[in-house]
Amino acid sequence: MISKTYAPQEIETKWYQYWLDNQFFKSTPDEREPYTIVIPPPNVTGVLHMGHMLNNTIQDVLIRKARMEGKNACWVPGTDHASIATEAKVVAMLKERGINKTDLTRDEFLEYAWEWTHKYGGIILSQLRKLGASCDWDRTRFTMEPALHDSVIDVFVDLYNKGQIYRGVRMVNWDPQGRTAVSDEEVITKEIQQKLVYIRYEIAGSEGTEFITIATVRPETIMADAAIAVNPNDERFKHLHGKKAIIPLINREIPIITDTYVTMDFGTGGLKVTPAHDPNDYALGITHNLPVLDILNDDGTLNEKAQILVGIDRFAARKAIIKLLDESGNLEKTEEYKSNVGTSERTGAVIEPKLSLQWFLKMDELSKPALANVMDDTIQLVPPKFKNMYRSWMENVHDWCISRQLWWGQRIPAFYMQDGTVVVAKNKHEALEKVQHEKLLFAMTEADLTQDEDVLDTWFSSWLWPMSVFDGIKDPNNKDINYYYPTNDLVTAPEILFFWVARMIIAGYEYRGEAPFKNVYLTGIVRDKQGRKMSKSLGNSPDPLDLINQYGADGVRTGMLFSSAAGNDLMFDEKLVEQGRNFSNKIWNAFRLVKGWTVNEGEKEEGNEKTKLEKSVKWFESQLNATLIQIEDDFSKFRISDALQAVYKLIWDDFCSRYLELIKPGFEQPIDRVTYDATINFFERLMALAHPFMPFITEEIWQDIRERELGDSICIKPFPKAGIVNNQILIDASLQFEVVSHIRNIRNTNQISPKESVPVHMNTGSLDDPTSNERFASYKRLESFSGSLANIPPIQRTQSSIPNSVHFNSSGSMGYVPIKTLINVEQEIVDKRKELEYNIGFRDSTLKKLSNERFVANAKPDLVDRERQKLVDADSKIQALEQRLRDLAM
RNA sequence: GGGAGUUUAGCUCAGCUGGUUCAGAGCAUCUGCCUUACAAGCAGAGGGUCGGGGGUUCGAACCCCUCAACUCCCA
Repeated sequence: MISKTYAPQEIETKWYQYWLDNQFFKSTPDEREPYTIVIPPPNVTGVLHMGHMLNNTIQDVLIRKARMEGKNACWVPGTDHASIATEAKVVAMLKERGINKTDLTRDEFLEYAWEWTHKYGGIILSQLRKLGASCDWDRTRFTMEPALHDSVIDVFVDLYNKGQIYRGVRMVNWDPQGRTAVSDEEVITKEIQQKLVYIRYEIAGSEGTEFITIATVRPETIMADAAIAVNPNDERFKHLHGKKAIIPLINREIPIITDTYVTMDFGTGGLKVTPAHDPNDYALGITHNLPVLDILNDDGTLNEKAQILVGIDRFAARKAIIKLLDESGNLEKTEEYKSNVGTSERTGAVIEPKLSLQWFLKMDELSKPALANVMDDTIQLVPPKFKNMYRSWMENVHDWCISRQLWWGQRIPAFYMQDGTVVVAKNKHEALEKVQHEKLLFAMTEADLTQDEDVLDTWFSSWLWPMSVFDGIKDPNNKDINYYYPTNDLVTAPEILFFWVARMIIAGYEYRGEAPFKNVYLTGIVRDKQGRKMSKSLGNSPDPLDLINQYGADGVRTGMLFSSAAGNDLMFDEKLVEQGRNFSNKIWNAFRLVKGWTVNEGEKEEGNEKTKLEKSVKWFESQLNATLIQIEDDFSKFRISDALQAVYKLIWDDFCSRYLELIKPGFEQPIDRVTYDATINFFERLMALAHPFMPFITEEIWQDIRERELGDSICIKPFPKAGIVNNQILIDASLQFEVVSHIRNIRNTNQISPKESVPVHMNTGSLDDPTSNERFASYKRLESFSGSLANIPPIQRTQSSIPNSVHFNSSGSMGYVPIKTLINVEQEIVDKRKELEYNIGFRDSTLKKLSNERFVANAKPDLVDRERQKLVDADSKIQALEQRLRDLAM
């Protein structure tokens, strides 16, 4: 006996293993058309979150569909070494064990990092298997594995040789907790309540009689001040031009300078200029040739150049200095002030603008093709609204700071001679050769060269991902890269459009002269019911694996897709997953029903029953084909959620509620062979159609619904193609379902048992009118449908109102159901009056439209015809309603 | 400060080229059913000034202007 409810757990494990054993997901180049997706590599030590679930479900739907369509489908999985995030985790782990990173050598630290990576790496990939992801696992890559590492180094050397990479002192975003520079894109601005501190600086030579007050949110940096700036047009300060001010507490003299950059109405109109600790001040310092005095250590504590508060953290120092200034009489006041502060995406620490020597990649030339080819839709962003965002970013692109002061990552292949001369080469050995040959320094040994301490930004390896996974950098002409590149679709989150997508495009054009993918499908962010982003730190994200255990992978997949149009955030609600689970169950029970039938091989059904069965099959065939056309269209526009909805309705409403109910034999009755075979065929096609969305249950049913060869699978069977749609039968059937629904309603409101047959009379208009005759014929053709579903005898025709009947209106025609006792005459009268009123209003508005010459002249002819038909229908409806009301009044 | 997006039923969202696919789906709610596949179900029902205002048009949820609220990106 098959279980009454669908139990996914065992089934899922069983079939996933079966798929792996039979290598259905494996791809090697052949003569077929390739369809390729590279996974956005998750952090190697990460765990699956809801965002991954959505993202990977979409990728799996696309790849499974392509595979069924006979393409050579290749989904490449892998992980990212995520240098700063992983290093932070390793540092934390070491701290727990009582080890400080600073006590370790680079090699020792890396050993721990690899240990950590091996321990936790790939957890996320095994989680993806639970979801049913059909990746070619043999192709799993890691951004730090030797081959990919080498590709990164090659690219660095190449770009350096092309003059695109340079080293320079720049103001960078410094993460004092990670103790590394981060790129602009990794800084998240947050609005923070701060104190605006008003500080009085004594004017030199005034002997304590004259002061200038400035307002700052960073009083702890006054020791690094290089000047005080005022606007040259500011009358209040004209007498101070050319004078000097004295920094409180440390009594250092600084010039008072003028610059129109200073806003007169902010604060006091005076601005402290601190070139080392603010990007704007730095720019100002260059203009005015001011010295740069950096008073902060890399960890955010004050250094000895500050003279006071040395060794104190910047935030503690901020509090302390306010007190000191107050004591020294230099504090005028403090005000509450809201301002934006940059924080590190990876560590959350407040970013410190810091001047440092870093490596940069020039972006202006490189980014040009990446901009142009997105703008002209060579690469299509889905949805296209992201094009604007993309353009504004690409048009204002800054050079990319690619060095990071970390150990976990690809170490920058730059080697320094003792005099500081830099040599860029793949490794020390080649660097030495270069030195010897180019500089003719033959006495030089490897020992005389020291490698740069920094590693490369993680994105500097992931931007090569679509090429490097196929070894396209190392070996640019190999079979794989030539076959799979460019890939087809990329599915990722909009938040990394710039970090990653834009840079992959840049790299693609630079190294292969071609975009890395054709379409970029941008998913939304998964949020909780309160609209908050789901995150581990907030604890508002359900564990995806728990969800899978509870609802089944198919349930979770469909649940996520039900409400996720491209680019729109998904408000996640467990109800969605429940709906997905219920859908699985519905399919399961349809299967139970069909599976329980016995087939009558002998004589076929006769007469009415036989025609009903034949017509049911014919109707569903057309309904299925029509839906397939719809779904194909949805897929072509990446409307995956809509495609799923169509599948859902086709299976639940059309197949289960209608088709199966129509052909269902009586209790313990057999079904005839022809209908049975047709039904099994439908079921098979439906399973194939649903398979990309719900791989597990469809495989289970497909395997069981017919005898299968060992090693066969639905996942490599053709995706259903639409056949001929008979529109007439669809129209006829929809009339039947309308009638059924009305009859059921009448039964409900009048408490008529479903077992009691009720006659139906239709008034489609005059017998002399061919249109109305055809309309009646349309009701008659499939009348066995309503006969079977609503228990009514053959539909009769009438040209007038039937006494003692309830009436309904179906697509403009009137239906009458005579009943013995009308339950609620008053209610019926109220209802009919309401309906009459509405119809009169409707007729009048139609009349108005039609009497408007400009409408008749401008609107499309068929629209006008439709309007005329509406008028006729409304008129006859009004007549019928009036008649009905007269009858009721009697 | 600059740019983008969103606002449609109680909730989450569709609504594609302005017109019968035009006000729709799912969930939730209400009513009646444990009807021999499924109560994770069946059959029905109610629920909307399409954020406010103005305009263009024969015709607007859809185009334009304006105001408001929220979200995101960049400074």
